Amino acid sequence: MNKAEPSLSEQQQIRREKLDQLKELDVNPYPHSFDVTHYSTQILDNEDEYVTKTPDDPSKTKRVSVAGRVMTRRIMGKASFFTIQDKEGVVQVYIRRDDIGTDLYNKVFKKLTDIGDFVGIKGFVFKTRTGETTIHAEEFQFLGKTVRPLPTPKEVENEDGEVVTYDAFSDKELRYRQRYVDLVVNPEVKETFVKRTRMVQAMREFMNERGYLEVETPILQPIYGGASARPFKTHHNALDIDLYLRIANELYLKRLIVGGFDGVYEFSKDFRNEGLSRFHNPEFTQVELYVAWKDYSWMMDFMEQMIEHVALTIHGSTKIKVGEHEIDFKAPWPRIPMYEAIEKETGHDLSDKSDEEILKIAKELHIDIEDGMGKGKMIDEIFGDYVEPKLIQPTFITDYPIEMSPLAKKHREKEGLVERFEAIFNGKEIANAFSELNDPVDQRERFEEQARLRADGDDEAMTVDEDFLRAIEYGMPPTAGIGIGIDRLAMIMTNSESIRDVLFFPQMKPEG
RNA sequence: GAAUCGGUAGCUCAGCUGGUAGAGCAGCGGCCUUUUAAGCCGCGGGUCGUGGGUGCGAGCCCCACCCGAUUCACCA
Repeated sequence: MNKAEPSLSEQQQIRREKLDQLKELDVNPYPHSFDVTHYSTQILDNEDEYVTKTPDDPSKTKRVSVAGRVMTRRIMGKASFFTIQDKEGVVQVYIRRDDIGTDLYNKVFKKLTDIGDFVGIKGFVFKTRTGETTIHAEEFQFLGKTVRPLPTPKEVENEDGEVVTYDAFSDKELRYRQRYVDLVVNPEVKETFVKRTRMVQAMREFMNERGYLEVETPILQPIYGGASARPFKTHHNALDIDLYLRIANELYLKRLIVGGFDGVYEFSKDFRNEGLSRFHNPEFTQVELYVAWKDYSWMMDFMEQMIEHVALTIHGSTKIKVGEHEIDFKAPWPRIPMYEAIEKETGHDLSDKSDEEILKIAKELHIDIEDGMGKGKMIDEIFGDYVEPKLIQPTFITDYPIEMSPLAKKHREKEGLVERFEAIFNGKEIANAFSELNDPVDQRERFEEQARLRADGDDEAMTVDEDFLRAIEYGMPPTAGIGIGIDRLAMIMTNSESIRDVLFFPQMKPEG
């Protein structure tokens, strides 16, 4: 035994001994393959098709071959019941010494097969006295020994038909760190992640149908930009340069619009060097989409249609239960200019106020004011505290102060504002979009303003990206762009309270 | 970063005003050929998060630290 290995529990030692005993019996503990013909739910959902109609002569009925993990065992001497869990669910198996042979039954099944081990069985389907659809095993094959015991939760249906779980594997830290175990023993976890994938697929299909091109852009970037955030820094040895992990892919996708694509999108992992919370993981997924010739009003139409489509695809309904609320994604959604939304909740019309007046109002509203907070930041704070949490149903908030939006085009009518919207669901920002700024002179000025903020100590402000400026100097058509937070959308679509519940492997501190 | 709560057997948890660590499941040995939280008889299993301290004596009290959960603050 490897001395570096941590000391083994009694149960781990016993399982290793069983592994040796299997080899001594010439049973391969790790065979190479097994022919699966059916999945558990396929049999259970179509029991009329599979349950034998000739119980007195099983030779005349269908055979099924199923593989998976042993999850429970009930041994009654010369016959036993156990359950197999496969990718779709759990099915019960009935196995008898006289069907599979004394040695295989007594030595291999009874003595050396543990909960968690992989087995394959072939047999026919019947109903037990208590009415459970069960596979009567005629062949049993060992498919993989596990040397570490799984947690052993029990699910029971009580008299009211509710499923009660005993001894659940519930320690959140262990569930996140050992997601593989969480997935095995907590079936709803699998469902959440399947839904997440179907959600992404539905979005991808929706965009593909409209002719937009899925692309890939650099994650390692010499100049990061496209959002206000602190980056992760890394180093390329051969070039001997520092690189940053992208915080957004906006500036690269817009370069592709310059290059002549009409619509491009990317599902992208972005990285922000910030704290963790139930809404924040240092790496997270966005989809960003840029469409030429369009503006932010068009993008609102697009988004509400796409998300309605996603809800229908996943849930078959536009209405989704999220926590205490039922959220209805049926398009169209209300579109409320930011100043109107603030005025409605606070009574203050900020639209024609000076910086000093807004500062005074912010103080009245008990907003935490920090040094160097500009007008835009204060308005954002007021909005975040007084308006955003109240927007449970899907809502577009439109027309943001120019100070907070260095990449958005100036509003066609309203002075001091840009054509930007955020989509708010369940009191949280899910998407951010604008009519993209394509005036290179204006863009340079906005970058320079960012650079000033940066020089004044705002380490989330953007840096001047000369190559991006050069690109739009060559000319970018009118363009609408959007970024949608996939993790947060997945939280809503799966009724999850924490971003960690929709990430297979959320960021954790190192163990130990 | 702050506050609150928590860390005891493989899993879920008890453990009183400090008195030498318990249950169920899981495991091991036996019985049991339609069970289903299967049942019955018997048995083993712990550096009580880590390190200090105060007690004759610490899972429990004190201090420091580690890890986590939740809430709050900043970012999507």
